[in-house]
Amino acid sequence: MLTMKDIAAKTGLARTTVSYVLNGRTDGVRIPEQTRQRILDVASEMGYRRNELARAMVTGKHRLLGFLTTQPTQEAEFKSRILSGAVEEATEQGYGIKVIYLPTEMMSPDALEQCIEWRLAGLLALVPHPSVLSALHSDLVEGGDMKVAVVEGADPHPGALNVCSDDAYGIGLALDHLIDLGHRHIGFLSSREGDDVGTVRETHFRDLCRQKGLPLPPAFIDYGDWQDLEANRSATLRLLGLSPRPTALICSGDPAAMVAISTARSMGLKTPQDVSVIGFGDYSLSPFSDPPLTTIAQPFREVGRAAVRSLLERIEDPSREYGGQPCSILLPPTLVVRDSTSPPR
Amino acid sequence: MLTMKDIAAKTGLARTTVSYVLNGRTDGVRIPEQTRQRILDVASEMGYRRNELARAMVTGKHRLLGFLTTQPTQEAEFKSRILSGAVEEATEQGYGIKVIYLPTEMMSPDALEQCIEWRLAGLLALVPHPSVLSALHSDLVEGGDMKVAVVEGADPHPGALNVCSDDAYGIGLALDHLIDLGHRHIGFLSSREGDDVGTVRETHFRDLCRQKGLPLPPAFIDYGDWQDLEANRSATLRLLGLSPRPTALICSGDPAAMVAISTARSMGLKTPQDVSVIGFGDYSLSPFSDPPLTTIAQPFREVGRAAVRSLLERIEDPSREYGGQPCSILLPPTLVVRDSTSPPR
DNA sequence: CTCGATTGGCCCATGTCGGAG
DNA sequence: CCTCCGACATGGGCCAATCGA
Repeated sequence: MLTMKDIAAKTGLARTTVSYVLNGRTDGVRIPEQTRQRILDVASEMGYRRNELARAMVTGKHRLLGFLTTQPTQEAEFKSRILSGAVEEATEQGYGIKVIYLPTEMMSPDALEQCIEWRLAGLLALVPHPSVLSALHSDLVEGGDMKVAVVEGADPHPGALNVCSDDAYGIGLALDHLIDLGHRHIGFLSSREGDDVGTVRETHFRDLCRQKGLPLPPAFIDYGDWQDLEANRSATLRLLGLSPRPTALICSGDPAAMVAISTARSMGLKTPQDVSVIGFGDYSLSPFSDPPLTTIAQPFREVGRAAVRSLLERIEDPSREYGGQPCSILLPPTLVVRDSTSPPR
Repeated sequence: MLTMKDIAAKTGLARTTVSYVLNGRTDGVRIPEQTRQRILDVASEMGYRRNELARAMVTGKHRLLGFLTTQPTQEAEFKSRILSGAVEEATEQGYGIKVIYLPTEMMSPDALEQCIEWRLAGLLALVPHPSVLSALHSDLVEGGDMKVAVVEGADPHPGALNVCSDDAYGIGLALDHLIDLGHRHIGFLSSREGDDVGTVRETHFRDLCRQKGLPLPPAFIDYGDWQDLEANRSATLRLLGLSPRPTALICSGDPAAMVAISTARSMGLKTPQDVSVIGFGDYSLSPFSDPPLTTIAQPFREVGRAAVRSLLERIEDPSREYGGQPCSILLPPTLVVRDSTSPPR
């Protein structure tokens, strides 16, 4: 494989000069245009490729970010779309992304080791369990000097940057849409009880209902599970078995919404005529559910991009570091109206 | 960050000795147990972590594999599950995986550059378009000495290792299941016309029908699109509008199958009573479609694992290289029977 | 003597070989 | 023979120095 030495030999110049030109250095040294062009020409003609490894070793930092997450099971698309945005942004800025999976929901020594051994420049953490964040913080941020950005973390972790879609705003969009349609009895199909993301959304829902003067019997909030979708079936049975029963359901995810619709159908209730259902996420299959799903589209790709962007900002300019304050970047979701919502009967 | 030099200083031994111990070298050099233990102790006590970068530079090979694919749109889960298996296997073998996206279906100079600059040890290519494979072959395999494994490639690329799930076998499973149920008029909802994967499955379907003596009017094969699911709707309308109409549909993907079921419903046809529908893939939402989908489960995770496994075999023991022959590893899918298939009326 | 153009040489963290005690 | 070590190599960033005009 070609090295700078080869270019130097071919041009009759010193390797240092080649290095300067190839790095486009302008401070301190000045390279006349003619020399510059010559080196550039020879380099491209010989097909030279810089060795990112060597460069990284000298500078001490790999231009590689880690994307740490649990093994995807149900929510593959969610992770995949965030990753996608992250890779896009990183690539544009000359960085790479290395995927690291946690075998369980807990921090694994293996994963930690990978971050350190590869001298990652930074880490995107898309992990549900807060204990992982603490582990990262103590072992990487404090121990080393690695920058970490938490993605879609439920509660902002002290001292970490948090990038997520704005669930409060999203719930508001959903609620307003239903209220506009004339609904007054709105149920909420949350994710697993005690689950952080679900809890956050649920709290917002509760607050907004109060704020808007909607009746909210405790039973109007019930719990499914985004990992075990079957749990959403029984929750829907309970919700739609109430009397008075909700005329609309906000679900904490599109998959849950699909289960809800199918469960409703099995109870003889049509969507949207008998129950309006609104999802959360706007997954790729959602336009093709039956009926096509009205949903809150989360800006997954943008979340990935924003996380990388702010991570790189801090990596390349450490003075931007903030002093241990929680700091969040919230990205607004949008309402996508399809056919699963309509005015109540 | 700690280096071997620090360990050496602390123990009073030479760095070389530390290197030998930490690498567990047994050939040529003998390190007495006592020294060994001492070094190990000090290393772990000081929290030493090897610098994978430096090691890679010396050996000339990064222990990093590339996972090259197009920006995921529809088929996020498919890619995500293969990636997942790949990361698992790679991690177990001490390798990492760097994700590289192609902005379009064509090879991009940027992507190529990343592979080379990072001195990747090998590449997993999950790309639909054959031209990308040719580009990889000429620029990486021949030019450099990078090993490439093609994942789910439609037709085996000469000289490349091909790892995919066995579609012929899968189609056979689906067909046998329907025949066992008593179906004789079976339609096939293929993916985009001219698409490679679809064509392969379609060919198998055609062959098997002939082999089993099933009637197969040309119109029993129609084309949707796995990127534009809406196209499956019109295809289903055509298929189920035929007379005699198929009593069962094999769809080239679960998403397509869901669209088919919903389209059938809109035509007043119930699944499975009026039309049996069988999908391909077994995506995570499939058990929750309405009705739960009978499908051919593809071994995505295993495909990812197998691809990495065989790639690493060839990387670590280049003598295993085969001489330009196409070589395929086929992994068998399985039939998952749920509620979208039943005997014909 | 100054200034612009160019270069020698050290350093990064590690693997490995031949030799030393 | 056993135990250990010096020295070289890897590819490239960058400071300080040098050379020619």
